[in-house]
Amino acid sequence: MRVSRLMLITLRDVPAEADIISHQLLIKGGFIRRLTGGIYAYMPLLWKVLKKITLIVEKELDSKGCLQSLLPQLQPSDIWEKSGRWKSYTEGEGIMFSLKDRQGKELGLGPTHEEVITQIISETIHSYKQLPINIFQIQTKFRDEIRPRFGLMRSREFIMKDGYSFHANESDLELTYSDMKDAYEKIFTKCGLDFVGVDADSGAIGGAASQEFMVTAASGEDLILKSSDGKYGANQEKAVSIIEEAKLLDIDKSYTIDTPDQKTIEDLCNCNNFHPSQIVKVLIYIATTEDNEKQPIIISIRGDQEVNEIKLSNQISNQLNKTILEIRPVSNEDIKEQGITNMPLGFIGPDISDNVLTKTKSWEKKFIRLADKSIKSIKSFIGGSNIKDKHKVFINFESINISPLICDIRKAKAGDRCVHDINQTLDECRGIEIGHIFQLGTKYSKSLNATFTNPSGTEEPFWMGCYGIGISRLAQAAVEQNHDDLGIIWPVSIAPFEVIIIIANIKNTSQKNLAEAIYNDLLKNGIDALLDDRDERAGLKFKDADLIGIPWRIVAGREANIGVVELHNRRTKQTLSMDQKSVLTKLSEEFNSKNP
RNA sequence: CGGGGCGUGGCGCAGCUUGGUAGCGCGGGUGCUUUGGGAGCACUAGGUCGCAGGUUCGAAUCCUGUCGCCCCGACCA
Repeated sequence: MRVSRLMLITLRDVPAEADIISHQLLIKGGFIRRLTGGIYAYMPLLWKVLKKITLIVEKELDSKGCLQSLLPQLQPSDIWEKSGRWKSYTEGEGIMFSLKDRQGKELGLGPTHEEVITQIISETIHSYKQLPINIFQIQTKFRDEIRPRFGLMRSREFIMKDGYSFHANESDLELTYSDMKDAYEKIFTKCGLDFVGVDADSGAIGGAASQEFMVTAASGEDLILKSSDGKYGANQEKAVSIIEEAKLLDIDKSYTIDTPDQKTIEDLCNCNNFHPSQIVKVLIYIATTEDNEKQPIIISIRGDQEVNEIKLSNQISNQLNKTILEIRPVSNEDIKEQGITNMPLGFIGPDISDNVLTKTKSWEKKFIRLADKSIKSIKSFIGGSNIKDKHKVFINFESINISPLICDIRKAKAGDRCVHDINQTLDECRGIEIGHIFQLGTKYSKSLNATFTNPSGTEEPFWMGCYGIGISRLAQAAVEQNHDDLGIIWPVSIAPFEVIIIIANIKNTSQKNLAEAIYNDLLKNGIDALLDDRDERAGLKFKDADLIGIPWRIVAGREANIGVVELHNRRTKQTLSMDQKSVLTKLSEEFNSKNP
């Protein structure tokens, strides 16, 4: 390709909308153009990157025996209603774009394809003899994100590889799951990324084991906790840890303390000389379920700890056996709206009675009562008294006449000790999620009634796994991890071009002829070369080449008349002078050793 | 959904307080000069000031509404 025909539009000033470096560089280098919020055009340069990533993915998956297909993006609501996801995906924080056709039939624009593939497999596969099947597609997905941002990182239309596997039993699913983990590690390594695999929450998709692949980057949206020995890593949404011992109180009689205006743990400690671990923090949440019930929840947790709302939501969902559309702390406005008179936020005790709910307008009349494991080890503690401006000393949890369900709803954090080795502590770093693998089990096959006949002749639901890679996000994550002051430094394997040849002065015929000759040499040898044949000053061409991040640069310049060019490495910044033949030899060696 | 900010030529911005001829830099075009790190000079094209209403002799500027975009939050009492 010649730059004169490449539609290369680089910008000197970056539009104000971009605020992370990778987003800025992609716009500045002319890789993407925004059409509207969270919706981008992939320009020719980026499309080449995406195709290279795609090829790496396809090659690895093919070697694992995966099948490729292309599934419909427009999907009927009925299969989503069967799986129980239509409401939660279209209402509340719903992420699915939905529409009606002219007959009034409801359709959704696919954010993911479990329903479609399960439906199709159930219609086509009937016997254990046809299993396992592992099928994937690479195509555009649509998600109506609450807040699209960071360019391709969180956009409303994006390219994703999603794969689904079907098995006759759980152990076969586990085999494929670890096969996919292996494939993913190879894929991300080949793409030249620094990444880490971590335990993850399965979220709305549901299921048993799940692992995320994170590209480490300061701008990442996810917080990762990992042990220094590398044996444990998890998304904070999922992470578990061991907390410091509480500073035990030793009081054997209960009494009330005046705590005027001391609504926070911090206030309480400062004014009364308590340690946060001696306080039991009581939080009231309201959960909205799929059938629009408003369920109040009361949570007790040690005062120095925080609630993990993901764990909380999962716990409630399991307990009610319903999908949770929303879960949030109760506000003073809620209390007014519901007509509650005796719920003084900031002074609530774990023993607050269900009676406070009797007059609520739209809430359930009984709390779900939960307590985090962290309260187990404490004896006497400070807590709210359910009276404004007063707290109370409780002798122990058992003395209160309620028994909350004890579970893990605590947020693990950096500095906590590790579960697998008490001598290790958790460190935190940020990451960009670029891949996620799940063992779904039989959740979807059961709800969609997708079954096969097993060896003993009975029908049974398929065991399923699902496996995603954010292709367009991966491209931007690579930029976030590979750049310098001058621009992008693409890893060779996914660079839009492998080599750029710059003719310093297009009017100089010996420069032009030598560059053209080398260009043809490279193309003939299968090297993806770009020739900058524009009638521009050399300086501008250097700036552009650096900005768009081509790994190798050849310059036909001052010494072209004696057949010598410069070979420059974008990453190491090393420059060598050599003749036409040596350039070809050197680059052929480089690319052969990288792509055996 | 809540809070904040911004919409002025392709991009980055000024002008708005105090209403009166729409400006600057980059980018585009032409010419000359220049030619190894985003060149110089000259000329030139390009704008319903997001949109709709209102106030006024007169609105980019003031008022109302609306649309779009960006940022923060939606987290602990």
